[in-house]
Amino acid sequence: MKKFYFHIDANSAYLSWEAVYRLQQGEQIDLRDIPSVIGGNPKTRKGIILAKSIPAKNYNIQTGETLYKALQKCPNLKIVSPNYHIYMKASNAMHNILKEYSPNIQRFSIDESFLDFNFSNRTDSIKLAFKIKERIKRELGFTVNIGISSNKLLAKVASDFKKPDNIHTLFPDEIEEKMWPLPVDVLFMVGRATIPKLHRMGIYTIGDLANANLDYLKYTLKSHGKLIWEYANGIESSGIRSDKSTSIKGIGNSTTLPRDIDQSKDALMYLLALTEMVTMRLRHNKKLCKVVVVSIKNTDLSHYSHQMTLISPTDDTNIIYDAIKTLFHQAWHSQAIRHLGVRVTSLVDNDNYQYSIFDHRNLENLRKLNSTIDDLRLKYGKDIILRSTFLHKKVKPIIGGVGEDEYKMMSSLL
DNA sequence: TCTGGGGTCCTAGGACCC
DNA sequence: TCTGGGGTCCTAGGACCC
Repeated sequence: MKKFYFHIDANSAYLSWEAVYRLQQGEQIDLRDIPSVIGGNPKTRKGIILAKSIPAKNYNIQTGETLYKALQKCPNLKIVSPNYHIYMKASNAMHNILKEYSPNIQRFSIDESFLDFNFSNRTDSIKLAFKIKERIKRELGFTVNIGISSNKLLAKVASDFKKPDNIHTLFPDEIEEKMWPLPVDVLFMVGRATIPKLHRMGIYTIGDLANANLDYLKYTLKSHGKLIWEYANGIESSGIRSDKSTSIKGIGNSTTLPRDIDQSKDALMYLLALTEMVTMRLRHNKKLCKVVVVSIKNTDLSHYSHQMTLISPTDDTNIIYDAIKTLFHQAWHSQAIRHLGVRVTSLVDNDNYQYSIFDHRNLENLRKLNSTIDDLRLKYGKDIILRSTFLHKKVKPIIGGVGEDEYKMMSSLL
């Protein structure tokens, strides 16, 4: 018996899930059959493409580009706003099916999972992949690609071959034929900044990278050079990281402001709304944070951040917001602000927390207050309670994504 | 009117301690 | 009198992923 890794990847995930949902609601048109995208709202400056249909792809529309640009390429493009709750449900449904086939499952992102199996031969692995793929299509109404290999990296590369609704293998003896001719850009961990550096070294394909001088790559790209050289040679051995074995490292929320801001009192209001969501998620995860970070993006998209280590770990909204205020005042260059972020890191579990003499005197009362507010918000919606600061203001009193249904995402780490 | 929002890890420099 | 070396923590910024 040998170990086989599967990488399951939902095709055009957000768009497929939206299409399935709409068909269930009685809509006649399948978004997957027309040029369509899931995208934000340009009026609030969130106008980028999150997912595209295959007909949209044929217009050369790309994920991450602006809706403005996409509309120039395809004027009758159908644009749909994202509906994250639906996507979370679709993702969970897929995960529940996959779990039935192996307890060794690693949820890699909202639309990707790794599984491992033992088989005595390749044919058996392909048969099972086919069964899984067909079952998801039949029961959930969307298609997936499945990549199969002897490690996660190769399985992931394989699932990215021809789409949609396909199974591909990329075993070590197939690397030279199937992977080396591909442009180096498609290799996991070769991103925007690395591509031009590799091109300058005369490296254009994954094969070029695989056969490049390792010492020189290490010299120019440090540990990252070694990593991508190994990936180009199919070397990777991390194995399945189960959801239980990994713990969350940080929690953050950020938002692009509908308009640039140049008054600190306006910025502070957004920062408070972001802090409300971050601390609520922090408490929900039963963590305390030791470090608080503010990040600011200018109109020209340049950005900077400022952080501080707290005297003692906390999950309290007021204490964390005080730190945020201090950080903002210290950091802000007084230039117009496009985007603001709040993040907490250096998390510790809150159940075995040792009280220190520096702790806030009313800590217990604060805890009770925080948890009461959290409960009300979970029960009646997040707008049930708001700070008086937000009364009659346009700023939403609590800003940020996904509270309850979260799961770990570890995207640049296999 | 034209670049989102959620993450993780790595690196480099400075502070500080022994 | 005159500059060692190792270790850890903190901070800022950059790179990557989906």
